[in-house]
Amino acid sequence: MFRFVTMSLQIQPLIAYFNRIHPLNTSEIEFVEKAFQMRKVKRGQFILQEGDVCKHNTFVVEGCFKMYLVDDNGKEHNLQFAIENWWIGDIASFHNETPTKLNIEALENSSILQIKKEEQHKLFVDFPLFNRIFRVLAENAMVAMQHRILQNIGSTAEERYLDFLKRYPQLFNRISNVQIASYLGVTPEFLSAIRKKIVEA
Amino acid sequence: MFRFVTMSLQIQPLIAYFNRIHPLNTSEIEFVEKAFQMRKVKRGQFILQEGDVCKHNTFVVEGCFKMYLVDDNGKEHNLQFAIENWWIGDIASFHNETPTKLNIEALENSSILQIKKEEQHKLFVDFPLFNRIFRVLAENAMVAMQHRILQNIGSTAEERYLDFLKRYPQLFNRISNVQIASYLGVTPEFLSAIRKKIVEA
DNA sequence: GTAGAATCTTAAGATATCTTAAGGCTATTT
DNA sequence: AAATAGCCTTAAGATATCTTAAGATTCTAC
Repeated sequence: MFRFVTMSLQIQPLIAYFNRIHPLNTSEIEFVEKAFQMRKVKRGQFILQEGDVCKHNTFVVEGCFKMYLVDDNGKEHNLQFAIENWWIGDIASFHNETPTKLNIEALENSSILQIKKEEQHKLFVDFPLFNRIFRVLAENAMVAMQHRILQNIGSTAEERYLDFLKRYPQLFNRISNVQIASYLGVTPEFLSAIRKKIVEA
Repeated sequence: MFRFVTMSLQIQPLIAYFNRIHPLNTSEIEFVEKAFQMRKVKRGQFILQEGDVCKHNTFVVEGCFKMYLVDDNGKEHNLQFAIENWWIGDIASFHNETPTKLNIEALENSSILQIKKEEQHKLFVDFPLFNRIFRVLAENAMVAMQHRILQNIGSTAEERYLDFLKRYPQLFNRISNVQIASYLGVTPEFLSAIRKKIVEA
């Protein structure tokens, strides 16, 4: 009983998250509790580094991460942030078991739940509902990415920044402007100029 | 028998496509044949226009489409192209039954296979395998979009153009430079300058 | 609580990209 | 075969964004 309670507490945010998409039955909950591992990560630590194969799909229980590419000039480009109730991982590396070009670093001390490829595969085979849940997640992610692509090809940096503030109010007072600039695809200096212009307007 | 053969011919590219991801059994094939409608579309015609609700998920059997947004200044921004064996549709509008902001227009005379939301829902409920197949498709699309986002935030227009040529050799001699420029997020004039520079180098 | 590191800002000059306008070149269409 | 429309290119001037460098501020580690 004690054991059940402690596991339940750690895994609870993830169960709640799944339930919001589609209610789980007892055996599904049980498997999720077994398949996901809780892990604590300190600010500055990496859970994925360029050259690694991405072994886990990661759900953020608490904290904040950035996933980024380092280009040939050594510059970082943020592909994604993740805070509470977001997923993070290099999908391509995870599925094809190929070395990743991405890095995932904790921006705060964080707690995560991770599942390995084999366990996730079991999840899909033994509990078909999760195919549906993860399809929905993938589709939601696609919609968000389509929006970002349209912003990138059709909007100025200022418009992109304002859109970011509107879409992610939980993020902009939690993440440094250097990181936001990298996400938007501008230099920190130029973002600073944009912010000045907005304040003065 | 005659009826079987004609349906089979029309639907065959889609069955082959699904089989490449995961082999279908007889009842799955039968349902796909019933659920998808073949349709011919002439160059210049729209299968989705801003303000519509996206009623179909569309598989391209033959031909070429662009999906684009018209911004406040009346300028078009190409979010996606689709040729043979690609899917196209506004996922958000399709799922939430909300009016789309996107347009999908045939760039060539085309043949498509379309499925309605209710039928696709049946597909997922009655034939769980399709949850898996569409999850894989969604994940592949996500990887492609992630690549494009990284290109957009971290590369020059010239690098993006060269990458486009490498990634989509089937497209660049089939689609006008005006359309490619819109996809890359540059003006046709600037793409022309880029092309000149590449040729001269 | 101080030193070092990271962040944010400012500004000047450089580069990338856009706007506008014009002209020549294909393709359809009539 | 002419006509229209769409496509591609060129070029000049305008604007957006980057680079570099420096100084001021805030955070973090010892």
